[in-house]
Amino acid sequence: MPKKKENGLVGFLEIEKKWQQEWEKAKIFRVKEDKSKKKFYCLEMFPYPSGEGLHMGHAFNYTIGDVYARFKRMQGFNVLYPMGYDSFGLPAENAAIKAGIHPKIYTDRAIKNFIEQQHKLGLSYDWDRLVITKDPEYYKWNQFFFLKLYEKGLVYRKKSAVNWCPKCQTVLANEQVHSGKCWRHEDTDVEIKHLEQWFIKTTEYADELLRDLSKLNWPERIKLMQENWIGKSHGININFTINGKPWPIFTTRPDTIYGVTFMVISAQHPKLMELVTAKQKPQVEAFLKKLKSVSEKELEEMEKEGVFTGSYAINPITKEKVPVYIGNFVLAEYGSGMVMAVPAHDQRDFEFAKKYKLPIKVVIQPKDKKLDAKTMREAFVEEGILVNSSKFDGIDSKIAIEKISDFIEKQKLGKKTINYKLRDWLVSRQRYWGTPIPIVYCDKCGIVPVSESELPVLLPEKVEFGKGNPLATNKAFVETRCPKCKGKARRETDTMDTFFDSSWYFLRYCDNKNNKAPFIKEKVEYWNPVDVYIGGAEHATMHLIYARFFTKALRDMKMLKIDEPFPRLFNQGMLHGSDGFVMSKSRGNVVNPLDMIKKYSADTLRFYLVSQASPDKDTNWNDEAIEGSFRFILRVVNYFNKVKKGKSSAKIESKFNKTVKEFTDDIENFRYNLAIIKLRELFESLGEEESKEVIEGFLKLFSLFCPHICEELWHRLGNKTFISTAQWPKADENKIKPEFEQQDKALGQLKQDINHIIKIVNKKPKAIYIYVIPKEISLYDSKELEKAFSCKVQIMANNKAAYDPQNKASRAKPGKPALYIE
RNA sequence: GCGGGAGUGGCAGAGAGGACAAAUGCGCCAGACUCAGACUCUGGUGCCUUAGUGGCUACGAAGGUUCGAAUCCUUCCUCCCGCACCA
Repeated sequence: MPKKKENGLVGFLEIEKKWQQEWEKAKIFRVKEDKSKKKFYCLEMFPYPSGEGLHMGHAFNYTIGDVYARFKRMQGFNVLYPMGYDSFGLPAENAAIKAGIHPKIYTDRAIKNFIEQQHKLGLSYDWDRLVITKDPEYYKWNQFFFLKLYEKGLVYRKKSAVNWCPKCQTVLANEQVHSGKCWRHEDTDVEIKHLEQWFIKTTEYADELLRDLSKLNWPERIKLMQENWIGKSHGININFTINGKPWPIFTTRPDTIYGVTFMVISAQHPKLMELVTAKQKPQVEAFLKKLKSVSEKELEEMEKEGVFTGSYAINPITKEKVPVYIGNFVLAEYGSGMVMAVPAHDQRDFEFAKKYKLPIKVVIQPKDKKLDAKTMREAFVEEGILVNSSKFDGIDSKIAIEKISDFIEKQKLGKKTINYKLRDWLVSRQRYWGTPIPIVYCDKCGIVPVSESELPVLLPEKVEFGKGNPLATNKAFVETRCPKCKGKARRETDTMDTFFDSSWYFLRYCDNKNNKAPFIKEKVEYWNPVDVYIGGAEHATMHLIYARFFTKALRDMKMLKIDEPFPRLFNQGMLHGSDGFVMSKSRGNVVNPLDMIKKYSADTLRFYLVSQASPDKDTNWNDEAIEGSFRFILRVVNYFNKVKKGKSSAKIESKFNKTVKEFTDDIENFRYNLAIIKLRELFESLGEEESKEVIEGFLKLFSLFCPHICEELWHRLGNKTFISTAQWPKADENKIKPEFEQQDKALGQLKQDINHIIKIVNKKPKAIYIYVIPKEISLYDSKELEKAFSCKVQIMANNKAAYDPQNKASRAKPGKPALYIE
């Protein structure tokens, strides 16, 4: 790349390093709470520090955030812009084991590398507020919150059917299973295991989590994803009687109650065996055994299957006796874990009925045709008119839902209720690299929480990897005393899901060095909520739900005053390789940010990243476009080497102020790409001499994207302060004059026309004569044209004596002057 | 299957009822500079036609609303992303 060196690239890298050091030295990005200033909390989703270092997606994410932080800072806000590392977790543990080093060392190295690379990008973080989740100073407070939640009854331990990833060798939260696969292993089917695990009662807040979505300025699709994930549905619990005992079942379709021909209970239902008769036991056991050997994924694709329990249920409305089956398609965790089956009006029940030759009873007739149970090929699930439903016959099914529900409630046979798809958050993990759960098991006292004064429960460093959870085999860790009776006890060896760590880290930034409490109220209240949160969409139904839950729970413990942590969320787009595919090593389309910084400078990379497309859209890497970004920066530098400080024309003043106005608005709304276009256009119109206001103003706008070179140019202009903390230019609306734009347009059009003719006649013009209609004479400026074409230019209007050998003047039209070229 | 988003020039991507043959960048072409190249600068870049004109065809496809549509409506096609037996 020697050619780049000739253009001053070497200078670029030196300049960048110099200003990064100057910023650090002057600590200009350090902030304190200051009630006299308006605060702004700009936050990016903190990274998981992998050994691979920063990837382009990180660079993109942080550039978006840094531009915004710089913008708000220059606007006079007290800007909190912190960084931290989500440094616990399975990938580090696995990578460390593979590399034969301790996860702690592996992670420390990775973090050091990240910090260095982020410095190189010129990101304006307040590094004093660094938060590292794997440090005991941090995870101590995870344990603190765990105990608080436990005290509040929001943490419980329960045996249930849970998701198990055989590759991770641990259980997973519901949110971490994507289409039956582990979120970290796309090729690994999740298995169902029955284990006793720790859960957090996120469902306690299901309704509020759903309701408050409407308050949030988030991308619509993220809100929808959360809405679907929470999955609220209205229905009714109806009490069926089985073997003389009440068994409530949940349904959203009480209008079909007269069509129930059998019941299906989940194979995972904890009380399943109560229903199985001695006669049916062998068959049931065989069925359950078969189910156990299939993964959740296979289960999804499997045909509906079941087996008779031997028991019968009594329909409380019809008093009919229907058989109870066990089915593989009924979820134990949703509703009541058992369904009333209405094969005529539910596709799943229909398939099940067909397979086991169970009766089908039509109770809703469509308005346009007549159903016959014998000839039906699929369930009729739409609305219609009730039939075979005793006194409800003839009622519209939609109305019948209400009527029958009311009737059931009145008869005390059931109760209207609401159900959610959201399940409680399974937080325990059978792995080493995480926060130890601060619980002790005592033979006498049972489950005993570690007392707060004994926190943190330190994660032991000396452990043996390789055989399951290293904590479980670590005697020194496991063997302890009961906090209550002081007798022999065992420690909980499970660690917390790392999403626990990230559920409150944004609060810790506000008071990261506090060793008496997770944070003090005043600080957290000053900075929160986060004003803008920037990150990818992949956390829509994981981190973003957990953090919202955490915030609400802490609020109810009087530790916070806010209801929502992130009122405004910005999702950046995905950055793909130049081939359009996700960047991956195996595809060989990875572009490394550090390489690009070395080749073009950090300013260029930043500028390129946000100029390509709207930052919320997916884009492909483009090797040629970054060259273009680099060229533009070079042009700016060259211009600043030559420009004279003086006066700007009213025309430039107009353009400058208009640009400032629109640029500010674009940045505010994350339309960085459009802001850059306006900046380029302004730059193109700048002349050899411009006013201080215009020159410095331009530089300030530009500095959001290219802070290093702008800082350098700013100083070369004689400034002793930092441009990074300079005041944002204010647009003077009075100076914006639309006439100038008209002039520009007219002149541009005229230039094009002249060029066109020159091309046709194919010779250099000696003189250009322009005949305009009198009204428009002020639109055109001969000097500018003379400069552009380097020949004599004469502009005339209605001048009889004018030089016009070919009588062109008569062709002059409004907006279209006539021309004669010699 | 359900839900969401998107389809614009050689490419990336603006535009969201008139100022649109469509910003900006990249690419490409021509010219200037140069011994030459790179860099830089200037102009051009849908098709046909022309001393700056006029015409035609275009914004996934087909219809429709309107004096007027890339922009609004309907249907269809394609792609992307979520959820996926939630009773």
